[in-house]
Amino acid sequence: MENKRELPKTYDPSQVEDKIYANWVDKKYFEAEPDSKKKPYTIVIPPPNVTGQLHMGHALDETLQDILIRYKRMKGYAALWIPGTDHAGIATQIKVEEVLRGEGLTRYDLGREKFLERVWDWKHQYGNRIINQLKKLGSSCAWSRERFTMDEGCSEAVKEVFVKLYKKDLIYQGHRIINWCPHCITALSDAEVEYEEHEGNFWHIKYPVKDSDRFVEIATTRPETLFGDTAVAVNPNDERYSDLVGKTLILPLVGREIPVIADEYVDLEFGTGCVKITPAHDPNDFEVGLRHNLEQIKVMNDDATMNKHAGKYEGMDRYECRKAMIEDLDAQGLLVKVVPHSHNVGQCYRCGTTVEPIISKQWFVKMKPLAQKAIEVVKDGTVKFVPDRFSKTYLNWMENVHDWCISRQLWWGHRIPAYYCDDCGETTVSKEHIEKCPKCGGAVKQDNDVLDTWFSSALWPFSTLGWPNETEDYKYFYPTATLVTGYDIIFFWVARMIFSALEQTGKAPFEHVFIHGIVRDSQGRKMSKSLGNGIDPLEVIAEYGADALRFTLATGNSPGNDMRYYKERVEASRNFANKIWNASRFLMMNLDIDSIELPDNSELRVEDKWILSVFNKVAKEVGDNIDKFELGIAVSKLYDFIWDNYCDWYIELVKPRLYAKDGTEKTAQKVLAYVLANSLKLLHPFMPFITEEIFSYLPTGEESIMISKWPEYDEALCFEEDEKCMGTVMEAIKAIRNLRTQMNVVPSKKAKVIIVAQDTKVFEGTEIFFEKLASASETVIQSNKAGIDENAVTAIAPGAEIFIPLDELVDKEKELARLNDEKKRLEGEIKRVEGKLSNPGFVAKAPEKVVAEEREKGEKYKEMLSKVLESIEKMK
RNA sequence: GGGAGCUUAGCUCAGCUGGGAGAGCAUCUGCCUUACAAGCAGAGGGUCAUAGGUUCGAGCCCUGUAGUUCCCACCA
Repeated sequence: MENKRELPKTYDPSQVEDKIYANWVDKKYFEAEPDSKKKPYTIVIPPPNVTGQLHMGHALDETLQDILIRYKRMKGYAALWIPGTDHAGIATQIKVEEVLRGEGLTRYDLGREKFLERVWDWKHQYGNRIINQLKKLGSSCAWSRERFTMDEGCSEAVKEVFVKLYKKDLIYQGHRIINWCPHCITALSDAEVEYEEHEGNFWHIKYPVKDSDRFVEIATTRPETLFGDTAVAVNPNDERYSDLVGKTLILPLVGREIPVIADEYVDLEFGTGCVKITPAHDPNDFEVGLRHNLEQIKVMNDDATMNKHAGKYEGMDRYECRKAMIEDLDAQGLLVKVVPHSHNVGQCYRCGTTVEPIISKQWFVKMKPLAQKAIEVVKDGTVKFVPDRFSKTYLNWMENVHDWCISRQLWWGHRIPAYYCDDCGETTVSKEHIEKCPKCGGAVKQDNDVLDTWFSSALWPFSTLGWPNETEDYKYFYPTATLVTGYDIIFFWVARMIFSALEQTGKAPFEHVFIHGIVRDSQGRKMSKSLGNGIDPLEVIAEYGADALRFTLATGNSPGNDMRYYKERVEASRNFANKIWNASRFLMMNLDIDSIELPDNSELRVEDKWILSVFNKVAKEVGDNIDKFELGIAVSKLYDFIWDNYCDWYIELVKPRLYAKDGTEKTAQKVLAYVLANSLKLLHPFMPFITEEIFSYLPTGEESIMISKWPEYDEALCFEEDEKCMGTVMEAIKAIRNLRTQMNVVPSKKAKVIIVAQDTKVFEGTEIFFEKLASASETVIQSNKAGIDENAVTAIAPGAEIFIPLDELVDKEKELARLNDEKKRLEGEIKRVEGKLSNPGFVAKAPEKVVAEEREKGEKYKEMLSKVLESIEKMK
């Protein structure tokens, strides 16, 4: 046969994946263009860090996106998945600085310009690494549209947005308490601080009252900020201290005089009732300071060493200083006590260094006006979180959001487009680079700082489509359809995209936010470098194939929930791939048709109609599940269908026809091929490589499964009657197998089977199934028990009673025990059903269909029970 | 201090709008049946955390409790 190509004995993913992927790229299947005849479906990738390496989190994220985009593409959408990378300000800068350190250099040695050259070099060297890794997964991104958050277009969008927000007074510069990372030497936003419970202390310190022998006792967790104290506050209603308000205290160690003030902020119940006020180092104190017009004294340098305000402690690290000053206070008798106290300490999310709340001049985005609309679109369902509970997380954050600190004291990033005039002091914010002050014509200097990386990420859904220009792409593909990401970046990214998009484009950036969890290790721990428990997806792909990894990540996982990764799971997935491969190999060995078309209904036998009917339902359900983002459910239905129904039953059922060549073999081949080809299509979004590879062997006449049409539900393939009949036959076969196993009869021992059924038509023509699948030497179908050997053992199946003369082989006691078990089981079932049916409420209120089903079951069980009882009687 | 999730077989987890408890792995038994031993055919194993409630009917809905995980929050 010409078209009979034999599949290799085993499937080796590593041999075919790259080849297939290259072909897809070559044929431009991933690309999409505006097309008025199609509906758009757009996903933007959460851009991985440009210098990052693929980890399991990416693998999960990309897999889910690829499933959706491939599905929609097959459904006929103009499906566009925009790829790209993020410049990742701090992360990347840290990395390059580490390299420099190896050369004994710092970024200051190089200077800004030279340093940035080095970072760009680094980007060019490693930027493609993660992209190539994404390709290994099979990601069908439109690579011709790959973007970078610092490319020209994105930078353009960033400047546009900055200027617009500044002009609307939604971006401002201010002296405020911000989170400062002394290691990264930059300000951070609130979102970039991670709080962790630390065992610390309350140091109780005495502040002497001037011209008196009295003391005021305060407690602090950060004694080194003492040098910045400009007051001690008490509650105005605190009688203990009312006489002290307005008095002066002597700040220990430095001798500076500070006032005692009264402020509602102080909690009467907490601690000593006296609070040291350090406006430059604590957000609450900052507010108190403003109310009382207190001086703001910053006591630390940018690297968290103490400055001149710390007196003799100047130059010490903050913790060194803490230790030294506590010793000194103790020596002076001013340390009252040290009380262990566990409290939350903020840490930099990039380097883990404890952040210092510190006063600083930074740029901020005014959030309240922006948040308003962002809250509305989620409340009114314009943007839907999947699963829905995350909308609560989102709303809670958005409703309590603080202004966003967007300036970073880094070099790698979008430089803030603000210019300061040396002469007149004017600040000019401008999209175009300027040299001269528009007000006085004096020389200007651009702001040294760059923007938070997330500022540019926030524009990603539209900056990647050409915005601020009204391009065809933007008009057609925007807003995007679905955003797929982990719950860990809802605040960092999702929230900011939503308010940015609403403000800039007037539209929500996407319709659905499909949230997934974290991939943990086999013990449920987060994968991390420090634990060394990370699993490299590339190694998994090399060993088991990308399909197996994807299948693993898509299965047994529900939206928003974490999952564990362990080897046995991928092995199971690999086994599934292998199963499909072998089934296909079997098919190809028995196929001599040159196109895949279903035969006329009149040619179809009951088993053919059965598999087609079941397949048809599965096709519908899988599509419905994907539409509802229930990918795990969808894929497990496919698994069950392919493995159970198709491989274990249908293939076995038609083998006799294929081998006998009795004239019906072509029909079987056509059905086999039709169901396989279409099952592969359903499976393709989940396992793109193996489905494509097998598809290429099938005589489909199509060039690629990737661009084939998604199988839709087809009314013509509903064969309810046949499905039922086949079900009865299968039950009978299972009953026989079960009985034989329990009787310890080896498969090689064939025995005659007599099927007694009221409706013999159901079993007509199915004799061969019993011979092949139930070790029958001969199958007799009759409507009564005439001529059955008295000693035959009996299997009871719904709709049939089966007799097998296994006389000499059977252990009577065992058989009796088996029948008694069966009796007990049936009695239990009958009791349950009767309980329901005798309940007047059930009969009256339950849907008719449910009641009818129960009645039917009851009768079926009763009939089976009576047969079991008969058999028991006979054995006695 | 708020908020959310989880608790189902030995292990890891599914269970979609409430209608006879599922999968994978592990265990036990029997099979090298010409697609597949990475397989086939069987089996065992669960008071669905707990106490109430709603309902004809609850793993699923409501309330309380316990354990556990996570997120948010400027109490020094």
